[in-house]
Amino acid sequence: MKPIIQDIFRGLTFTDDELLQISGKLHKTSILRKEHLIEPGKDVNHFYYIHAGCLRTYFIDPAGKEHTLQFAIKGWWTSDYIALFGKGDTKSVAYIECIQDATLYKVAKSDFDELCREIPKVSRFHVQNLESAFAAFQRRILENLMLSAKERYIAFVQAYPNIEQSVKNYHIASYLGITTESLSRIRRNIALD
Amino acid sequence: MKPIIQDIFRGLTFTDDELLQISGKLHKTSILRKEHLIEPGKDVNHFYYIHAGCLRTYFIDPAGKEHTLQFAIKGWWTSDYIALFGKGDTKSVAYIECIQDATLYKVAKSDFDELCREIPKVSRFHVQNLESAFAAFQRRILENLMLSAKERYIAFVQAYPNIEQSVKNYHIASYLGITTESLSRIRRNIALD
DNA sequence: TTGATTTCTTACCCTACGTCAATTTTTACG
DNA sequence: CGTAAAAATTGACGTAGGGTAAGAAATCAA
Repeated sequence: MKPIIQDIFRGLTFTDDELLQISGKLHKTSILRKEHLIEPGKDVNHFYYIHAGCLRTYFIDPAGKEHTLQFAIKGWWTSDYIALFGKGDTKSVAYIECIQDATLYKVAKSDFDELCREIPKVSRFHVQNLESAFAAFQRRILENLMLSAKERYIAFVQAYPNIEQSVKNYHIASYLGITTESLSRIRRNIALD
Repeated sequence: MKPIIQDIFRGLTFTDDELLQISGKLHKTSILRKEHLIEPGKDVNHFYYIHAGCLRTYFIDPAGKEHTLQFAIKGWWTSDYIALFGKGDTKSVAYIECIQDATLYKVAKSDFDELCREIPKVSRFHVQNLESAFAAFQRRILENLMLSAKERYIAFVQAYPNIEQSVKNYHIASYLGITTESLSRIRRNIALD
């Protein structure tokens, strides 16, 4: 378990006692392509750390259209944060789908909060991550405001360089906020430079 | 100073000693309409708590167009979080403009981090706020993906019910990612229901 | 391998929103 | 106040991206 913990909390070093505390709260799971980790209406109480594989978080709007909020790859965390961090109840409103066979380590939010209280450096680690995420979200919102669909696609490919293999075209389109057809046109347009 | 601290950290109660620690790090400022709190290139080291008034954070893209990232009103914090929380240096890339005469309380990020270390409940308060913001950002990204300009405008008016007086129409347009002209047409369209 | 299913591309037309320019309305200020 | 400046509206027209439908290509399953 130790190597995984050090993988998860990169940059931190723990005493044997702390390692024990943490590993008691960390549970290995795996999930296969096309299976769903989370679906609307289900209770959400965990964070999931991705040790291998790839998942995507998406929503379905009243018109039945999918909207991809994020892809999560090796080394990232995922969950339905709207349910987990939001004020309301903890019922999910999102789908989290496995798009490449994955190995996950899950921690209950309540267990994680406990770890934060018991081990201050875990708390600081969490704050640090939340702050980075905060900046990253602002950048994404700006990117959506400032860039055209073509520019956003180019930015996406740069941000997730090796994801294109595992991800369907329509996943990317729904992440960028356009249709597959438009994405197809954009790709052709880029190709003939 | 005590009433302001209790206003800022709603829900927490502090000992006299803690109040002293906090008030030593909190500095009152005020700013007038049309002045800028932050401009690109300036160093950003503080959070600003808004006790009264209204500010907006915006960016100017290479084409010279403004994009409003957020409005900050009484009871909110503001800063250039991309600079303050991002990995890179602390030079601002944003403008923060006062759009209604404001009274602010500022804290240096380094002082705030110190408070978090010294007073655990402040740290928990911060984590709680970051987590809510995290969920809120996801909701905003989704809203941008799912809703039409008209629907986003309606959502905006509901989210900031009494802001319309102080905010220019083109501020709202640049927040919604549309032009003033489009916003004008949307408003007319809504009027004749 | 081959047929079936899923995904991607292309073509056609349509719509929401952008651009430009003129006009009216509102706000600021001497 | 009245005038200038700023903001909002309107109209004519352009364009990015959407909707639909059909075919091509890739992937899967047996």
